[in-house]
Amino acid sequence: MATKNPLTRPKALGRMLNFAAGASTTMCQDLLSEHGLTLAQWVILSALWRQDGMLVSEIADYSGNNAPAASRIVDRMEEGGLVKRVPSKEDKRVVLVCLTKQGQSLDHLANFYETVNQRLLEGLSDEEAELLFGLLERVEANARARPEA
Amino acid sequence: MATKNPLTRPKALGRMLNFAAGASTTMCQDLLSEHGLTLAQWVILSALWRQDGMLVSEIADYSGNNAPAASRIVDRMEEGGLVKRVPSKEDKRVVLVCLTKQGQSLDHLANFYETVNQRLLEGLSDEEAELLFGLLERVEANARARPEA
DNA sequence: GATTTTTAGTTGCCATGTAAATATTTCCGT
DNA sequence: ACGGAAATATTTACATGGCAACTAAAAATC
Repeated sequence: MATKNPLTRPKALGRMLNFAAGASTTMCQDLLSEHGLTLAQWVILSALWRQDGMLVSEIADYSGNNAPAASRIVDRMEEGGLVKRVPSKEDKRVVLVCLTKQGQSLDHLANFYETVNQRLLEGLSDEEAELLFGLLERVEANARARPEA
Repeated sequence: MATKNPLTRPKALGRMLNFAAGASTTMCQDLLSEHGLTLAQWVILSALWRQDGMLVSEIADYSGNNAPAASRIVDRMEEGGLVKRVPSKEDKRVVLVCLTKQGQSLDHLANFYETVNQRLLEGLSDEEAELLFGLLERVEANARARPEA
């Protein structure tokens, strides 16, 4: 079967955002898999490299996940020997997620996002890049706004 | 424990794309859940409302999923009575995904993406919106470009 | 015409995202 | 100090997304 002419796509911003984000994520996964990391793990490590010992809830906020998702990613990182959970003495509800030696040893990947930015923004002027960041922030704020109706 | 001052986030485009796309998706899911649809299901329905009887591979391309993911979404839509699989007579490998009466009956949601666009683009001028679409296309193309190295 | 290659679709496995329920601990109003 | 409310983390259940492997069927090659 040859290709029927495929359906043209409506100009849906949500779709375009998801396609761009998905392509960006795939690119990151490809680059990080050489180091045995997933993107979700790198994001958490990138936070810990700057501030070791974070709450799961802080990790969730930082990484944009909800707490259960963050907890399970930490599970796998713990299994992989990247981090360890340290129960807090002051607040017994709290668990501090801390880097292991192995997790620390990967901190040369801390500027990985700059590599990604360069690739994604190739061919865009600095002004266009700034504009894009600003527009994305406004769109995200619109998406999170509760309908007043 | 009060809030330590949270980590400032680097200006990572990939992160920003994922946050914006995630917020947009969540908004869509909220709106669609009233109709018993998920966003992935709506995307497929929106294609079928325009061209009933599509291959799973065509649906995968249109929706931006890989074939296995598309197949399983169709599974759930079939369980939910939205579509049915019709084996092709000409090519016995092929399955045509067709709307049921129930799937057809939801076609008043065909312009749902326009509602979403309006919300996401609130406060943006037409020029800014056009600019955003163009920039996103260029970023996505960059993300999909194979490194020549 | 038989064998190999390609194509379409599905299934299995694993990681992730969301929601709801739970346990534990702390906070706060009284 | 006491009791209810809030915070923290986890577990479970389910839907989704990506990749690899698999089956069946068609196409291509010899």
